[in-house]
Amino acid sequence: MANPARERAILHVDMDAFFVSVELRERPELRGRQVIVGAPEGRSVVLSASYECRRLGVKSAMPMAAALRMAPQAVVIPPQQRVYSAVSQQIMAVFRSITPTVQQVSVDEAFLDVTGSLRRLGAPPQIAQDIRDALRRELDLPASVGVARNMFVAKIASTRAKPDGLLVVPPARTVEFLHELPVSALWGVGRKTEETLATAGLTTVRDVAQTPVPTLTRLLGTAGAHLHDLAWGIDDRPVSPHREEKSLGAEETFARDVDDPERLHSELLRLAYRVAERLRGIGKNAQTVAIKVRYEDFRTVTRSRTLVQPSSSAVTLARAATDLLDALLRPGDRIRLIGLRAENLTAEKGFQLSIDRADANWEQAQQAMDRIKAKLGGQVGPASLLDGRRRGGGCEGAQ
DNA sequence: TCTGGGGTCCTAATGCAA
DNA sequence: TCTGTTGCATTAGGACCC
Repeated sequence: MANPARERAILHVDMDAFFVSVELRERPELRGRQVIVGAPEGRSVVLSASYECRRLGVKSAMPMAAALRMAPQAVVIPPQQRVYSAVSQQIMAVFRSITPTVQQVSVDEAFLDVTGSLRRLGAPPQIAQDIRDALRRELDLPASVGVARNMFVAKIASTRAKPDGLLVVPPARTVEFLHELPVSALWGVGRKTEETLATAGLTTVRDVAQTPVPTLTRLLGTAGAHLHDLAWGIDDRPVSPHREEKSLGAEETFARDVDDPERLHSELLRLAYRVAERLRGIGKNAQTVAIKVRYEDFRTVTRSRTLVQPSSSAVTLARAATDLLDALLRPGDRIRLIGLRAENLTAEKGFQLSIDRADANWEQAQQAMDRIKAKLGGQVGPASLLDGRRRGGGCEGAQ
């Protein structure tokens, strides 16, 4: 043990069955019942399940149909993403009242580095319990917290603490704690990697720790060395509060497979509007536009194109996306999902080198729509998207 | 079982330029 | 001028996370 004063104190806070817990605040009569949040119909999956359901084998991301076979009594609640986002902001505010060093990982979890708050707020387990109490008291929501010397171990600890628990892994006990776990506990080990490791006879974190790095590298590439570090509890990544968005996208799975190109074009235009609005909201432009197409057999392909100049114009994004789609589609293709993603985001405004007045006018029109939407709320957009039977894809009505 | 939607990161192939 | 090397950017796909 080198210098205990240097030891960091990292917390990982993870809300328990977050979407379900939020819904239960409005509907307390459902407490203790089997509850699933997810679209009740169509090709949906479970977004969140109450622990009463989980006991029956229901898990997040499981197809809804399969979940309901396991838990036929379950009450299914359609998701309200806006509500969850708003609650998420309140949760993060609670964290930031403890320390400014908060790294949000998703709507319902974050890492906190409380190393600098120890003298003011007490020992890490005390801070962790205070946070759990505050979330309960102020937001009526249960959370689990892991406390450790780095992010990776804290994350595992919070998982093991669930539900509604607190687990502290003292630095001296880190290795012992990790080595009992299955390889799948390691961050970055999913189904495929787990299989690969299993074929080499490696099923526990201890197995990975005791395997020479070159062997792991042969199996997994550069991830091998990283995994070896994790297996020994080594993870020096700092908790970083500010992360820049690298890409931003939207996608849609159709209730039924679609083979009509017009319909696909109009869907791309709709997605482009959503993505472009969000881009402008964060003051960024996309240098690259990518589409994602999933066929009826679940085969998924992506195509991307670099724009002549970065843009946050829906029409520009849609035009590139439509070109990519048209180059890809073959007659008779049946499409299950279509997506549009903005990549290589840049902050700077591209020079208006082109003399395409239509583009410039559209840009202004969209910014005006943003302002109206911000002021009045509700639906604002091109008539082509409000009318169900429109033709898609183009830049109709540019003036 | 029949598989959402939002992302990040890594790798490999390819083409181009120095 | 030709050839080989290197490095970078672009593109596509895949694994993974919540």
